[in-house]
Amino acid sequence: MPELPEVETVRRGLQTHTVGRTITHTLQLHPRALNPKSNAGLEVLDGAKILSIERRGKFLWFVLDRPFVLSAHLGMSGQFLVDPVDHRHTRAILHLKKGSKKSVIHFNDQRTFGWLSIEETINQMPISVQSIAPDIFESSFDSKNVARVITQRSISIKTAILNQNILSGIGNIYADESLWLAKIHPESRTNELKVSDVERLIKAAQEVMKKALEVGGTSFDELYINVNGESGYFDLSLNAYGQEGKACPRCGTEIRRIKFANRSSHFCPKCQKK
DNA sequence: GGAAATGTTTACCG
DNA sequence: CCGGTAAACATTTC
Repeated sequence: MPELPEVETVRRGLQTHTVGRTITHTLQLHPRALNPKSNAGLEVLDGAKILSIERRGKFLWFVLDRPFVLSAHLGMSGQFLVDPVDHRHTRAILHLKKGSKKSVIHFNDQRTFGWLSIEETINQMPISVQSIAPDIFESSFDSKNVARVITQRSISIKTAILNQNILSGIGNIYADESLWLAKIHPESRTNELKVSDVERLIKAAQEVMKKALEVGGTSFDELYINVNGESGYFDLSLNAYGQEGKACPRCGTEIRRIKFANRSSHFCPKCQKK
């Protein structure tokens, strides 16, 4: 469920509530909470101090005073919650302390597509993030070059922007919203688009995600909430995603939904021509 | 009961 | 190798 704005909202929450604290002990409550590729079980975290929380695209990791990191992916329904009251779907628990102050972080995940992993890093990036391209908010993100790479492929533009190895952070909601804003049909062939069209699309994605981040991301239900259990409000600003049958806010034509690449795509058939 | 849900990976086919 | 499609993972909701 969570895309870049939601994961960044979670990162900020974790930054506030966990940095400078020490993990006293952990509890793994579900076998799928740990990535099968993890170097070790969560018990190696005992005694580790949390130095910072980093993110690339939809991947998060805790930097520790250890030669390894705790990395995490929220999948479709993963959450980190600080001192939660509700323990449903809790898959793992980190017990923290700072002096005499104690707190707990729950990793909750209804659908269990998310995971935690103990990993080494190369150039400050966990192994699982090595093949993930810079996300659209990183200073190393080169919009023009990415646009050029995309036009050199012959795939549909939506497939291209969802590919985390080309650029990262965009998921199904923001892909549809960005394509709507840039007036590009999701099935447009990348080799038939101009580099400037793709650059405009990337700019649209940056704009949409920046606005979403400002209001705490997109929540449709309790499946996405921040570390304090609060929803984001960007669902109120959606123009295309989930708007099938409603009027396009730009031209009034009914928004259509098509199945595409195994997922739903929402677009305005008048504004977004192939 | 069927369909769908904010993700990623893998298998299979042309 | 490239690209498209479907399925797999698991759970819940409409």
